[in-house]
Amino acid sequence: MEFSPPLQPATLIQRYKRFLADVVTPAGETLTIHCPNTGAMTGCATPGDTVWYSTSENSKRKYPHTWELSQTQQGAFICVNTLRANTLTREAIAQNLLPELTGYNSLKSEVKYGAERSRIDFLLQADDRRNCYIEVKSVTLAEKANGFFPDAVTLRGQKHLRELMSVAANGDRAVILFAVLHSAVEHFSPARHIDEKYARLLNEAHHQGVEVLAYKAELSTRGLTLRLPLPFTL
DNA sequence: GGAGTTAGCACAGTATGGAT
DNA sequence: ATCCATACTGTGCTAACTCC
Repeated sequence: MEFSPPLQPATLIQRYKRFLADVVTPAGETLTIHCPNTGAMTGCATPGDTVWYSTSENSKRKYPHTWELSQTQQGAFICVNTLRANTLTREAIAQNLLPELTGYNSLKSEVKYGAERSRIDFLLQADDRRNCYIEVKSVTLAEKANGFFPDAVTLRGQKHLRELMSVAANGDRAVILFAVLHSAVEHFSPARHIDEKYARLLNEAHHQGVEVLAYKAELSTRGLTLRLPLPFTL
């Protein structure tokens, strides 16, 4: 996906109230922008970092600007807009950039499934294949070149893994796709030091047939594309 | 119009500890 | 034993926006 109009840079003053952040533009103007990430954003919201924001056409918005990327002082780009992970995955599947997920002729999103009635991010279907359920997680937490998920204890994430295990048990394909949205990351693993239970459950899911994929996005202030397979350890 | 997203806040309730 | 101040825990609500 391309950012149009192009993103604008600013310097982060602080993030606060979960959805808001104050930044100062190169011209010295202080702006309040919308922060589309409710997570902990560890390492992505350090005061003084450069943030890149988009501008919405929607006149009803109280704050027309949306925080899209963070640029750390080491120069790494991180996409903090959690909505992008799904957009990028959809585009990547449609453009056949993910070899494991090609050959289907129908792509649906937000389909209800499983015993706990979760909504799956994507359902791929074809006449001659098993249904393929895909749950997308965005990875923004990094230590050096190692990317981690989750960045905080996630009961919801654990629920999604249980649902995927039951999908696999029913004979369908179950895929968890970690979309790495951090340019410095070269390797992925679950954040055992943050949510040990999630890490164990991911391992169990993997052994029970849930496919694990990790792809990294090419990130720039012009746009994002999910296309680079990443090695991971579970 | 409703779901989804989660830290922070107010508030209520419970626990602890020091002073009398 | 009683009182008050403080500390902690748990619950429920809120924030702004996008997408279905």
